[in-house]
Amino acid sequence: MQNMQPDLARLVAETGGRPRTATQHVEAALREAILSGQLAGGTALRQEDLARAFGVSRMPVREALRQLEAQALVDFAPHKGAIVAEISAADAADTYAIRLALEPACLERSVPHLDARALDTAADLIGEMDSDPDPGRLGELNRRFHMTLYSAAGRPRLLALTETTLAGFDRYLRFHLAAHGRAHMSQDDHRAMLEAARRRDADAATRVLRHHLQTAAATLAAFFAARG
Amino acid sequence: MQNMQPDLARLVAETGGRPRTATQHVEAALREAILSGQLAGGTALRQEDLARAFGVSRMPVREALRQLEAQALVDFAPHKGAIVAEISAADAADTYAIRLALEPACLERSVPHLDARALDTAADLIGEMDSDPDPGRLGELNRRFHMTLYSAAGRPRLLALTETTLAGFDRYLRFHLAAHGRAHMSQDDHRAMLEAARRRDADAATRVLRHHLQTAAATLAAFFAARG
DNA sequence: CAATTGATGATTGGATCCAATTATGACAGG
DNA sequence: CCTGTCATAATTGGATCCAATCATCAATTG
Repeated sequence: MQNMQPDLARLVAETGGRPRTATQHVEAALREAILSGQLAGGTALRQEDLARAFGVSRMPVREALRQLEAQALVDFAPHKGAIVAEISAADAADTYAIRLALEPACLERSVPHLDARALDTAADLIGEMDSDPDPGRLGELNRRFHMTLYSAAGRPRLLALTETTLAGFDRYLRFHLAAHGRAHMSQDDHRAMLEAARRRDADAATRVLRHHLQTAAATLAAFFAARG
Repeated sequence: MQNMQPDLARLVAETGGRPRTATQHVEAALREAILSGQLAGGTALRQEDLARAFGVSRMPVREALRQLEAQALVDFAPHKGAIVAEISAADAADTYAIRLALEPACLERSVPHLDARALDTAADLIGEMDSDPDPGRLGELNRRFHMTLYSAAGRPRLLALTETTLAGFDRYLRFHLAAHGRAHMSQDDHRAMLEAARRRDADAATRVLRHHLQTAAATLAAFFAARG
């Protein structure tokens, strides 16, 4: 394995690393379907149906559903089955409270150690968010932008928690954008955070981030209040 | 079910709710074994052995291990199996970083809404921590004390995240106490937090909490540095 | 007629079996 | 003597089957 051909290395990279196990495949597909809204909140997830749809047995489906429950994307009840977690004003507020607790901590620890490569990646992601016409990709780009800014925090578990929270937030971002358009992506905040990070000004960056999250939370809460 | 007898209600409460499923039983038992140190970090968890030990098949064991992986108590590798997550200085710092992010947010939101019952429960728990001779129970009491103070935060997912993080912290608390004795429980901090909560002074309470966590993190880091 | 009970069908939890992957160790070659 | 290779055993991932639980609805009874 020491002299892996470039071709082979690229092939492996393209296939997403290594041949995934059936459970991982089902989990990833279901997560994507839930976050994209293809599976609406409240949908009952019958193990048999999913197994047929994926061409596997019920077992990998069961394990995938358990994993998704741990990510708060499905609600599980013994002997009753799984349903897609509902989105609600209360859950949105909960998600923002978690983000507001975790992300400033990530950013504060990361800013002093960010290298030029990460900063450039973040800048590219801002550009992609401006130019990508697919609103469905904005969630992924937004998540990658934030995680790039946090990537040098050096706290793997803290970052993992933040990433799953951000992933679960995708549904609300789509909601938000569908109602208000991409103007509410707050690209100004993103640019301000990046500039503060370039200046190694962690305090300014976290101030912008807090404001960014609080404003978004308030906007989303008002949206829910208006049309429940 | 509308006119349930008080006797029946008490009986149900005593039996701990409902008969748990095998997966839940195995998960709870393994978690307790890991947190108490009976299963040391790095221990390989063979599904077959565990299944025999619990008198069940490998399947509930598999699901329990997946659940524990989501709680960062075991490390899982496809086709390789599960091992008990190692404790380390880096992981301790990670855990404290998460606590320091989540818990002040919980406390700040909870203090304004705490009722007398919760405050009395918290006071009782401080007393129990002073008098209980079993050091193994201090982790549980400490966790319950903190969660009681956060219980009125009204953010179920934030609280759930905090509780699992606190649970995972039990191993480090035992470590800590074994080395330094119960003097380092920082009961003074606990009392100060409770008093601030009684005064509805959320700022003071969170200040004490932050100091409490930062001091404990520093002490534990020094301990790890001294004897690896 | 409402409410409870009992039977039936649908669905999940658990056990057992088979396949795929990884670890172990013997052995040939340099 | 060390290294790499190949065969074998141990272990996990997945499929299939059975048991337990829950939902649905008709029937009975007050």
